[in-house]
Amino acid sequence: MRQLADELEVSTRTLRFYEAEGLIQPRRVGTSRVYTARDRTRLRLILRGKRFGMSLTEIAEIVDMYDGARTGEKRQLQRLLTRLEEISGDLRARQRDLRRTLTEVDDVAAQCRSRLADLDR
Amino acid sequence: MRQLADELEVSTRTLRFYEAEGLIQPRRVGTSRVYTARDRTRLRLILRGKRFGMSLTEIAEIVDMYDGARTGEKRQLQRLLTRLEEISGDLRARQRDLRRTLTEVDDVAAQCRSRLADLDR
DNA sequence: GACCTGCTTGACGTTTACGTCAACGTCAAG
DNA sequence: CTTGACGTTGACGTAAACGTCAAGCAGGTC
Repeated sequence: MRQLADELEVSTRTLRFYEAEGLIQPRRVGTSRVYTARDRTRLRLILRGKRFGMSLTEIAEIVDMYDGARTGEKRQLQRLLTRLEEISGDLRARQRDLRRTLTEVDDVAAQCRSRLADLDR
Repeated sequence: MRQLADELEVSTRTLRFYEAEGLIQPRRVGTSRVYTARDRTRLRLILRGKRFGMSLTEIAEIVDMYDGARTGEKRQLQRLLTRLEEISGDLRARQRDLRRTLTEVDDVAAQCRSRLADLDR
């Protein structure tokens, strides 16, 4: 656990918290946890999602779909697909917001540089 | 206040909270608040930043730089510029994370569609 | 001038995502 | 066999970002 925590740069508390929330399900060997490849994959997806502002519940919904897309039957696949398209749209909206902010930040930096150049004469 | 809140689709409580945090500084006419163009601009930047996971303190730092980039003197402009480049890098990292997640979501959707097509035969 | 609507300032409550501490088990090293 | 590092559950604490009351003022209307 310590090892995985260090590897992913999170606390052991975080790992336990995610487990309690049902995001990961490590096997038990005796009393201690053994993290499967699936857990590690899901963890990476979770941490990545968090970095641009997704909540754990949003992330949980998405990572669960990775499984559902293989196992589901027709009616469920259709609901899944609809939801996935909503999520995709939402992510694209966030992408626009991020891009605009980034552009502005870079613009301000450019102003800074130009003012600095002015002051150097 | 009500009007601006509805316009931006936030609660009046949110506006007061941002004011208490020093993010906006509406003028007072008698007892009630009058929001300047500057406030509105800052609010739009704030709300946009929130959508991809920036904290209010991070956002505050950035929006304050918009002013600093004009008024500052040399030494301060240099510090500003360094910080802006850090922020820019951070935002680009978030952009990568977002893009990867979006790609995967779209991939899962594609799998869904292909499985649905299979089931339709 | 009573009434309604919206504004005001507190102050406490809530959710999310953990941090932190207690109190105990376990297992390899010396 | 004891020490020390790591593991376990449980419970309470905390920061951020508001929500949700309460209680009172202000100003336009009928």
